[in-house]
Amino acid sequence: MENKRINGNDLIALGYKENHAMGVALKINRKRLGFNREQMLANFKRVLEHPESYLEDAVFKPLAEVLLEIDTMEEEIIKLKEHAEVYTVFGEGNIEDGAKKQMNVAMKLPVTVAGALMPDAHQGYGLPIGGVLATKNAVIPYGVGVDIGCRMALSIFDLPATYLDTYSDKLKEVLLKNTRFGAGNGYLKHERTDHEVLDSSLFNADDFIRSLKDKAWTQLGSSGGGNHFVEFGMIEFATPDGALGVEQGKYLALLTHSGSRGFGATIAGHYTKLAKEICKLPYEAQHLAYLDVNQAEGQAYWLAMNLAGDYASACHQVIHDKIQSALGAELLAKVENHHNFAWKEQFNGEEVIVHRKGATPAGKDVMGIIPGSMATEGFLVRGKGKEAAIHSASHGAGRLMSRTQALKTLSTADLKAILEDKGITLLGAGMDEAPMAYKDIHKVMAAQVDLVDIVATFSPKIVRMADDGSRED
DNA sequence: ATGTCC
Repeated sequence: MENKRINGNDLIALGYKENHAMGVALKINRKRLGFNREQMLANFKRVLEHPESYLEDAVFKPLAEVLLEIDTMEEEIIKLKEHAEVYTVFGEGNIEDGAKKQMNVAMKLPVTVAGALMPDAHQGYGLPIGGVLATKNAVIPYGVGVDIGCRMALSIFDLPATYLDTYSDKLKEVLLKNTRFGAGNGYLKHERTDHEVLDSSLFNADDFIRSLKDKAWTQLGSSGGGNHFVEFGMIEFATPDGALGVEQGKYLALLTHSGSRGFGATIAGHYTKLAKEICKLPYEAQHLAYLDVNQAEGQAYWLAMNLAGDYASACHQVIHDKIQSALGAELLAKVENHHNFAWKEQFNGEEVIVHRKGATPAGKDVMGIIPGSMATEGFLVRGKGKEAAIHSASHGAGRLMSRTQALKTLSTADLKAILEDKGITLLGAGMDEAPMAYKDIHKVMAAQVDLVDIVATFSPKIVRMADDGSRED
């Protein structure tokens, strides 16, 4: 009892605040170094009161430094608004509290103009996944997310859906031959594909971006891990779509979901770190650090983000081109949309920066793709331009279970039965992507009838994903 | 999401 381990509450009782210093103190405490509980607490109290006398101390130096740094920074910390701005939640009943709490913090940022939560929202890092945030002259790297420019691309071929049954073996082979998945994976020098995005002058913007070009080339045309996929399926137009020029019917289609690979992830990491150094926010909002788009750092991120977006698009183009020529098929229509990005848009008569982190652009008449899961339908949609949703919709069904929870509780036999029942061939994927780990896409669509109209329904038939989680070794 | 903390 007497020697019970010191925890955060003990430190708070001494006058510590819930910030970085507490973490440093607890880390020192883990070593103990011959002090008993009482002596350690007394030491922590003295360091807090007189950090300047501990700057040369062998044990407490790191804590003293952090405390002094926090003291001098206190006045630089940007104040949040006292009350969160009001925002609309779509599909309220099926959204976890963690996502709403994160959105509430985002709505208190001094740069926030408006926000909305999509019906597939769940907790993320900084801004929740499924969160839409409009700001004034500020871009939040974690409001875009790690996978900058992550998107959907759909090719509708001039081939009947019956092709899926008649030529299933050929399609399977085409998928295996023309895709490569997983973190760190890409193509060898002699396998690389060229694409005009590699000639973009933005790759010469600065040394940081330049240093990423070779790896970007290596990974061009590859797909990521986790929920990324390349799949063949049937797309059904119950009515003809004049705008797309597709007649009523069932067609063979290719649907892909992937992002900007290691290239975008490195950019996201670099600028999140920079934003946190420049923009000091209170503890609960620190991951929402933002950059001024009218200053050098914000402009550099903006250019890098846009290049990552172009690169992600190029990755999909490479995959679709390879597969289309392997099939020798004609293209009837193509639709593409990104769902992790920031845009300059007009909102309520002013220009704002709209962050969509796992949200599909759904401006009036804007086409988008909302996938379900490997075994459930996805939808080709047309936006209705709903103001309260900041011209957005969900980017999928949304997770019902965390990855760890899914891996722990779901059975492979159940997954196998579902796939068999629906006649779906699955190549790769871990149990964390099983359809049972996702919300019911039909409920999610029902929660956004005011945001999008359904144009066509896509049913996956041959699905390729990264093996076991994000690895493919 | 990414070879996961320079």
